[in-house]
Amino acid sequence: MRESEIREIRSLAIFADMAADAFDRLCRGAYVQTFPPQIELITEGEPSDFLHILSEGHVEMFARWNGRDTTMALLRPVTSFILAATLRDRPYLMSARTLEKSRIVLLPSEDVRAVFETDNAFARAVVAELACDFRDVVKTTKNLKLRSSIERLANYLIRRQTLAQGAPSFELPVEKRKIASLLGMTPENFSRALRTLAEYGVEVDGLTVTIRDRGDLERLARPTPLIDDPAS
Amino acid sequence: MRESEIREIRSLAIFADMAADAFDRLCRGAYVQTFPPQIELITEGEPSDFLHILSEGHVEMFARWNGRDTTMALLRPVTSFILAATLRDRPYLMSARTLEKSRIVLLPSEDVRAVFETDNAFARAVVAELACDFRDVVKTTKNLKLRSSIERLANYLIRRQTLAQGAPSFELPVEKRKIASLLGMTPENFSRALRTLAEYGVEVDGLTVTIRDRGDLERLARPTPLIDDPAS
DNA sequence: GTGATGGCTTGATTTTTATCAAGCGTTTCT
DNA sequence: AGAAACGCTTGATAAAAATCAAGCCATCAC
Repeated sequence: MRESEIREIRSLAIFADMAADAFDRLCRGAYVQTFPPQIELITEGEPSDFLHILSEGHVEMFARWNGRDTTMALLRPVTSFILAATLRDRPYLMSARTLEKSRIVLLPSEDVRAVFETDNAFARAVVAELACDFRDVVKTTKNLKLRSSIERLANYLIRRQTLAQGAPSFELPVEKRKIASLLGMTPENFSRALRTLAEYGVEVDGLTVTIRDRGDLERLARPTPLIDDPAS
Repeated sequence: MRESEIREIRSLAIFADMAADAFDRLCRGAYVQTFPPQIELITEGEPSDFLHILSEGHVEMFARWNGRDTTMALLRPVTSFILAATLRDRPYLMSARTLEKSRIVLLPSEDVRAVFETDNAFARAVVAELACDFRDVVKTTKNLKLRSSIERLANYLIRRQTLAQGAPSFELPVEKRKIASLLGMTPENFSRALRTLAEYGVEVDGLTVTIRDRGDLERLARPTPLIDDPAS
């Protein structure tokens, strides 16, 4: 691993407070790999041999069933993923693929579990991480069950604008089809939903979205921190 | 708390391995209350003052947004609930109500967090619990995004049959309208979906369901442990 | 440049799901 | 017992979402 990478990983919340020797042990077993775009990094159902950390690039988590597939999450550096599977030593529930050329740090799951057993700070940090992850997925479920697709889209755009520090114009992070799948809709429906949102002051040009009047859009979207605030 | 209750709670995975004095500390601050049916125990958005443990009875977790509401989970003793909110000291994401007269143990969240900081066995047990919870919700999301309502129902019935040790006849655990909501469908649709499943050998009389040919139903349902096995 | 590819959009259509309305059978309450 | 309430079902209808098909446009390979 590069020195900068070690610092980067160390600064992740789950590793920040652990003992130096425990962290070293994890790093010793770690290896780093750069993958081209569109590589399937992990496949659901397979044993979880590594805790993955996205160091550079862009990764999509997705799931398949019966010939259908759906985007579950889009990850940006620096994040760990599939922590729960690693800790429980259970098969992956989701698959992952690179969207861009990506640098991935792989920590053998056995090492992670061993360090987890000995380092108390790490164990506690893992709890914080998992609790956040859990609450995120609960929010996702509420979003899916309580809202129509247009409402989900409207709230997605509002969240994106917030991430862009409230700027009226911002870029969608990936192709529209991926966002559609993330929101649980088809590309065709996504396209039509965007047109419908024009009535609420949403303008779209390619991947650039402009929200003319956030208040207007919010009257439709009715965002709530209990679904839409990732930090809550 | 009753002696039997203390033993009961102690046997929960998250408390089983913790130090005796830590467990005592939790119990000292605990109090127990019996609630009649249809009482709203917690309300989403409120601060999470207590970790709840269902000792007897039946509890529904649900969520509301914009005048709609949906059943998120049905709990049977003995289970803790809203662990993530307690640990993170964040507002509840879900509400809870009793469905029957229920006995609830309430552990002050501050005590839980304090013990969590000092007792390492407890911290590790919490990780195991949260990791399972997280994976459960991920499965729920996959279920919602990848399957139609009839497919969800078919898989639900198969899971119920498995819980009944594979008996061809078994009882639904609650009113049909709740199950409909849990599966993300309306009562009307639920009713129609059950009729459709008659073609696959499903007979219904009140809350009693009989599956004539599980193989037949499975050809429609296509269950997979990566969505349907709660233990996986 | 040219052709192929792939994402996006649009229109037409079908399927799925929700809504509205009414009736049935139980249970509950007085 | 009778009335009221409630859950379930059913039919009719409407809305939401998916599918199918085609065309547009930008990107990319050759």
